[in-house]
Amino acid sequence: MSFPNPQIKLTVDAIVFGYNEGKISILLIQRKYDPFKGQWAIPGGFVLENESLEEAVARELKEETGVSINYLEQLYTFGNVDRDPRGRVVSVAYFGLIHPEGHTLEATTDAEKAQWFDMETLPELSFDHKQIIDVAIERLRGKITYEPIGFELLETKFPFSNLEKLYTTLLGRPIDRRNFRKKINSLNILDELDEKISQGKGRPASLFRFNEKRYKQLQKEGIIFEI
Amino acid sequence: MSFPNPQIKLTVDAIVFGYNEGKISILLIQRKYDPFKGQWAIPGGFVLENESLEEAVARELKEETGVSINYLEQLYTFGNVDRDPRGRVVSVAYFGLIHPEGHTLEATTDAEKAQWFDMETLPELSFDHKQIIDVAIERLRGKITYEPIGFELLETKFPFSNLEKLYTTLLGRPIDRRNFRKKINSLNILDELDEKISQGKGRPASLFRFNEKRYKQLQKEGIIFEI
DNA sequence: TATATTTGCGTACTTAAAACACAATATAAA
DNA sequence: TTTATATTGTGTTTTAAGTACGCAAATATA
Repeated sequence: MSFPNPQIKLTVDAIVFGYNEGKISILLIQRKYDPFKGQWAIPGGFVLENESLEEAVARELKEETGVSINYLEQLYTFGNVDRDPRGRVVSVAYFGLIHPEGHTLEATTDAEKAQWFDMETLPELSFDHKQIIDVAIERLRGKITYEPIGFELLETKFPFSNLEKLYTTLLGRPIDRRNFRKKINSLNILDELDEKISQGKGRPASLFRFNEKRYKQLQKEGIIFEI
Repeated sequence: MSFPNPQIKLTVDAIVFGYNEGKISILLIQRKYDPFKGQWAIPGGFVLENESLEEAVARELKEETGVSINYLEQLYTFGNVDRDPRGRVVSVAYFGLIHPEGHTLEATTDAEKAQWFDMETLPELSFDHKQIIDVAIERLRGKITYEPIGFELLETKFPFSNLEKLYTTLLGRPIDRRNFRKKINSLNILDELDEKISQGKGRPASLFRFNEKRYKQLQKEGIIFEI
């Protein structure tokens, strides 16, 4: 069989989640050009011939939002025939996590502007991006219980209560503070720092830091993270 | 930005697992044309412009091996720049399960022949297909414990011991027969039939059938399958 | 100085997992 | 036809993990 040349285009898209004070947000861009000009969309774009998918998604994210990201994993590939009015476009979606603070948003190229949106109140979205986001949310909710990805959404130093709040938010249900703490402590993946922080009133809280080396060591020993 | 036309081609590949008497096997084809002419490879091929990814993978699998498949899910998309000597080819890999008996292999089009290979003794493979298979194996091993996909690998009626053997094989460790049976029974997802089967010597075994409706009902109730 | 608020730790209770023993039913060999 | 062997099928006890819950310590505010 010969080497065919169907008119199928390949894009990458990045669903980036952020977390701040009990709210999960998603990074969106406003499209500068047609189709869907002026509408909100997931950042992303066409893959260049000489770059890998991971390089493409990092580049597009940087171009359209100014954000560089630490945690990025492949989510799913969306290939319905009619998902793009311009023709056949298949998109490899990625799923990223950052802490919104410390990242300034700067839109260039295809994006008019970039902005964080509360996960609960998203605007109308271009293409099949709403569906893609639904898949991403499902993945985030599922993964948080068996991989320590929550720390990617927190600042490097955080009080225990912030971690707890993140989990109650993502799981959508209250968790017992004392049992949660016991479980995390039993895994030994947090380093308690000598610093303390006082948020509002009440007793000041110790700051903790996720110990990634320790976690990877546990993984090797076959010990699994589970909440 | 204009609608670009990079020379990126899109393929789909299908890693199909089978199971028979304590052995996991993988369905491979022998390539009829260059590159890698005569070498073994995962069945798959180029996506046509007017078909979805799922349609493409089912079509290619049928063409190259004669097999129609019941269980097929997206695995991962492989997009390294140099994974295909012909140029830039991105492949969306799918992951399928069937019971090898009752499927006659018939190679046509791009495949010289189709054949089952024991998972432990695979031949040298084309492209990055070895890596893709490694990802698929990892997925199969992981998923077997939290989704009842094992039944896709067994015949519709099976004795309990076959299910147990499948799990010991996939998990790579012995499991307690009595506790395993207790766990499966507690989920109520198996129907015991009035038939019995006698395999070799020993007491004849009752045949069971997976009750998918019952499982989906449990899912709705939030009860999770876990081994 | 008293009150409200948040952090931090400990113990009792409940449920699920792991370990283990023996009876029942068939085939094959003595 | 009796005995040995293999496989199926069902218990109970022990151990560990998960859940529920109470109370003291440290701070801000009234």
